[in-house]
Order: sequence, then C-alpha cells, then structure tokens
Amino acid sequence: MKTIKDIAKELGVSVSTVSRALNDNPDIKKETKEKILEGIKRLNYTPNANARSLIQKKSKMVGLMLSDITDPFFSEIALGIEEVLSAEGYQVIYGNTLLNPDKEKEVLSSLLQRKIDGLIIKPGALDEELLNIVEQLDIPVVFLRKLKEYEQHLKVSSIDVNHYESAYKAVDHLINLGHDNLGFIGISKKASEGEDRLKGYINCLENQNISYSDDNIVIAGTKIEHGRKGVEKLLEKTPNLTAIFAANDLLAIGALEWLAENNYKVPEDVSVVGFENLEISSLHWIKLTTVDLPRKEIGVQSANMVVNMLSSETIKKEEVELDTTLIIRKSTGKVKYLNIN
Amino acid sequence: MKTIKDIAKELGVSVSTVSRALNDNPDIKKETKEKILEGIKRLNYTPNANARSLIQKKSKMVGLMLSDITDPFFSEIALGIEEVLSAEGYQVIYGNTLLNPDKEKEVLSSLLQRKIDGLIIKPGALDEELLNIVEQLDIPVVFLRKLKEYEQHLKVSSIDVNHYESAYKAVDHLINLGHDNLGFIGISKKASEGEDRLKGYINCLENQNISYSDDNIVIAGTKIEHGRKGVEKLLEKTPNLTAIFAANDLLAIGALEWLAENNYKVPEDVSVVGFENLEISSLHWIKLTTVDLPRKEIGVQSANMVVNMLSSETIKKEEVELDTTLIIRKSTGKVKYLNIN
DNA sequence: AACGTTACCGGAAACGTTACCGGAAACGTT
DNA sequence: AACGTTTCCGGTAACGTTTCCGGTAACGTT
Repeated sequence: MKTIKDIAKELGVSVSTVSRALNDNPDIKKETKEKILEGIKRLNYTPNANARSLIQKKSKMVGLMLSDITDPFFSEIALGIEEVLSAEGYQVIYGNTLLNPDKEKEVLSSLLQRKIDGLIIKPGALDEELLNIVEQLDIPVVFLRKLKEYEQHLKVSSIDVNHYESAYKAVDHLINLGHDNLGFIGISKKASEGEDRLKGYINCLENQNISYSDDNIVIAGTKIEHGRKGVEKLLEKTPNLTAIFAANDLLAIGALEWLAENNYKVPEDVSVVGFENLEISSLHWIKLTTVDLPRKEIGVQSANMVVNMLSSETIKKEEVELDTTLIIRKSTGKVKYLNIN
Repeated sequence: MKTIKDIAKELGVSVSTVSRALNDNPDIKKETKEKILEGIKRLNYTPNANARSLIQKKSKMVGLMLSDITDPFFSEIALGIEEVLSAEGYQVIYGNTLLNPDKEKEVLSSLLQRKIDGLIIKPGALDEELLNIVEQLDIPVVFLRKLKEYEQHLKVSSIDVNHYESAYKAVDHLINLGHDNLGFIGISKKASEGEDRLKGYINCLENQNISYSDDNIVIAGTKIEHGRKGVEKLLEKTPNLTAIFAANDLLAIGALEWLAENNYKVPEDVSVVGFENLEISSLHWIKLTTVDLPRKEIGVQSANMVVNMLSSETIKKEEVELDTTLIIRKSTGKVKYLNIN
C-alpha cells in the first residue's frame, strides 16, 4: 500500500508538496503539481481518507439509519439522500435498525465511532437511553419523522409529510362522494404517523358531523395480509359501511384482495383509499385511490439540511412538513344511493 | 470531543491501559479494567475508529456497490449483507452506481480511499479502465453476477443464481403443459442474466424439438410498461402463441395487464411465467407462475465469502451458483386443445 | 534468601495525512 | 543596490489510536 511518502520520495519532492497537489493548495507551481498528479496516477496511489479525517477532524461521512431498506418508501428516500450527499463529497454509511432498540443503539454507536459528520435517522422506539445519546451529539441530526412532544427540546431537525392533513384530505374525498359510513384500517398507533393518520380520519368525520364509533376502526398492521384480516374484522363489526380508508397502500391492497375474493365490488359496494402511492397501486386490477408522498424529495431535503448545517457551522434546528397530493383512481366512487338519482 | 488521553488523565492511568481495557487485552487487572470502563461510560467517550484503522491497517468497513437500491431484488440482498457483516463487526459503506460508468468509477475511488477491507459489487459495464482498477485491488472482491469470459482472469469471487437452468426449468414447465408455440419477452441482452435466460429458453425449445423463430422473441426492457409493449409486439408477430416466458416479473405483470385489458384470458388463452418472484406476484389478480430467487441468501453468502477471505488471510477465488425454485401459480395452465380431451 | 516467573502498567514509536512555520529564491520597487 | 513582497517548498508537529518494549512489584520455588 503506497503512501504519500513513497510518492514524495519517488518524485524527489517533500510530502507537503504532494499534499498540496492533492488538495488544490495554491502554494504550488503549476508544473510541479502536474508532475505530481501524473506520478500519482502512474504509481497508482490512493490517499488514505481515514488519516485525512483524523487530522482534519471531519470525516466527510454521514450516517443513515433506517428501519428496513427493503421498504420501498425508505429505499427511495435513501436514493435521494445518497444522490445529494455524494455530489457534495460525502459518503453515506448505512445501518439497519430493524426496529430493534438494541440494534439501534449498537448501530448508532458504531457510526459515532466512525466520527460521522452528520446523521439522518428514522428513529424507532427511541427510549430514554437513546434519547440521551442523541441529546449529547454535537453533529447535525435530521429525523425522518415529526418530533414528538417530549423530543421538542432536542436540537435536531426533522422532515416529514403532513400525515394529518393528508389523511384528512383522503377522508374528505370519500365524504364528498357521499359516503357517511366509513371504516379505518390502521397501522400501529405507536408510530407517530399512524396516530396522525387516525387523527386526520377522525377529525374529518367530526368536522362533517358524521358519526363513528370504535366499530369503525381496526388497527391491523402494515402488510398485505394485515389488510386482509383488517377488512374482514371491520365488516364483521359494521357490515353496512361503504368506504374504507387504509393507513397505507399495502393494507389497502390487502383489503382489495379480500373484497375481491369475497365478491364485493369496488367501488360499487365499497370504496377504498390508501396512503403512500406505491408503484403497484396503479396496476390495472388495483387502481387504488391514494395519497402520493414525495419520497425522493424527503431524501433530497433531509440531505440538504445536513449539508447546510455542516457548511454554515451552526446547527440550526428546522422542522419541515411536505405536502402530499391525493391521486384519484378507480377504487373510489360515489356512494350507491347517490348513484340511484 | 474526548480522547483516550483525557480518559487516561482523568483516571490517573496511562493511555496504554485505557486502550487495553477497550480491546480485551489480558494484560490488565480486572478492577482497573472495570474502573476504566466505568469511567468511559461516565465521561461518555467514544473511540475514534479512524485512528484505530490507521494503525491497525484494516478499516473494518466493506464497500457495497449496487446499481439501484430501489430495486427490491438488490435491497433484499443488501439486507442480507448488512446482517452478516454487522454481526461480524464490519460496517457497510454503500454506493449507488446507477448504471453510470463514470459514477461507478467515482464511487469506487472514494470507497478505496476509505480503505475498505472488502468489496461487494454488482458491476455494470465494467469498461477497461474499471477492469484494470479491480484487477489491481488486493482486497477480497465479490461480484454479484457471473464472471464473463474476459473476466475469468480476475481474482474475484462471484455469486449468482443459475439463470440458464432456471429459465430452462420455467420453459420446460410450459412445454409439459402442452404448449408448443411460445413467446419470449426479454430484458436487455447486454446484461449477462438476460442472455442466459434467453439461452435457457432457446435450448429448452431445441431439446424438445419445438420450432421457433425471431418472431417468438422480443427484447423489451425491465419495467411493467415494457412488458405491456412487449406482449403487444409479440402477439402482432405471432398471434397464435399460447404461452409466454417473461424474463422478469415486472415484464410478466405488464404482459398480464395488457392481456387483461385486451380481453385475453390467462391461463385459458395464454399462459404466462415470470422470473424473480416479487412479493406482488402472488396477489389475487396476478398469481404469477415464476422462478423464485434466494435473494437474501445471495446477500448472506456474498458477505460470508468476504468475511471468510478476510479471516483466512488468503484471497481464494470462489464461484457459486445458487439454485432456484419454480413456483407454480394460476397464470399457467394446460394448452387449450389438451383441455378438450 | 535468592532467584525466576508472572501480572500488570507506563513510555514512546508508529500509522498516513494535513497544518503550520520558516526559509530561500525570484521578483518588483524605489 | 538595497529592500520588501511574493512564490514556492521543506521540515516538523499534530491528529487519536495501538503496538512494542521495558520495567516494577508480587508471587512462588528451591
């Protein structure tokens, strides 16, 4: 493994000069710089970024902690992040948390040992211990979700979609179609987005004076099969509902699947709206009305936040909420008795 | 930022002793070790992995270069890789190549500057320049695809699914169902997997003495819309075909979509088999017969190859091909004239 | 009591790089 | 011709670790 010293010796210059050639330092003659750069290519030398990090006290690396890169939602965010960070000369070190608090701590610890310059994280549980660690960090941190009340004192930025507004919009669409007996299939309430989407659903109903009860709400999970079980339970409790809002597309697709298998017609018998706008939601058999999230934009903006804080040297807290758009497809339609008119 | 020196001074010991406490070195009394570990927690000190890498001449980092993390195929591989590597104490540095040769070189260069201990890569074009770089690497390298003929001299390992066999199996299934007028919708031939799948298709036909021509083959692309256009063109050229083998699931799903929209019945009119077994391929409306690939296994094994080479200190070349399983669902059935019997 | 062995610890060098300082040559100015 | 300024370069310290060497104290053995 060649070092800067080898290059210096080989070319008959000092290490300082080689370093200058590498770092666009002006204190070097044009010809010597060219000679050195040529020599570096010829002897195929690669600088040691770790040694550089050591003395410069910045690593040019940013940590990215996600629950699961397999989730298309996150992988697209990751793509956006990688795009802007690599363009700015940063490397992304990625760690899977798998929603496991222990793994989360472990991964964070190893990222910090690597002396990352910044951190982008979709926090899971974030127990007290982890909260303390995050609190003590003196690097830019961006949360990929809204800050909870008890996290407000943290000096971390956040970026997220406005889940409440988006859910409200989706339910409002159903109500405008004449539906007044709705059902909700939700993801776990522990996740803040789950709570916000439920709140949007409920508030919309309340504002429009539409009655509802616990029978109209089922907390199912996050995957297709949960959606299947979700509708089934929902229709047991309230058989005469005409519209369903599912808190994510996979739940909605699961619901659609169950409905199709049980001879319900969509949207004639039941309208369904989802949340996330997966690629498959536009398929011929699905054509799901859903809320589109600016996934890549979340990644791009979160990375930009880190870069900005890093270049401005001041860690300025920022909380942004991105807007969403409702995509209306064929899974929602006017309620039956209105069609009779 | 606290260093090991601060800890040493604070606790009245030498830096060597602190280092010993951190690295499970036996030359330290139990009580002092405990005292130091306690002190480290209390003063919340994090070791600097870059400094450690510098002197140990190994970074405990492995590079992972993929074309696109958004692809569910790769993201699941990435998950498997991350799982075993992090368990072995390695960190994964991830870089997107986006199938862009320039970006590929750039990313590889920055990974090498980071002095990664190993590299797992799904190479794209791999032009001469890149080939040279890879050739000169003295770290374990694993390709996530079969080595091409002109790459055989490289000291890199490889892992892949047996695309030829798998395709053969899929087509054989169709022939066993009585089909003798088949069509192929392919991904680009440039990708070696595309070529191998086509070869499997052709050889199976030849071995069973089934005639075919260029009219039975369409090279479409990789996405759903390409599948749509693919079938259309295929049916224009050979309207009387009864079965289609699509080189990946998205193509197959696109084909199914177009067939559904144009009032073809599947499998009564046309049987369709895909390749990859995406999660959505099992959906009620799709139920695609397809080849299941051990995605996560690819990730796990590739990571293990790197770990093994790293621990055995000898870079031993290894080329593995994993088996696949044909998953038979409802998109394939006996050919019509056989059903008449 | 003398010795060898073990257990434990501190000091200093080294890893590959950049930052800083100082100096020599070249140049321009008066 | 004398001086100040600029241009360019080399030497050395520093970054935060680990590794190596050496040394002291405690212990056991004869």
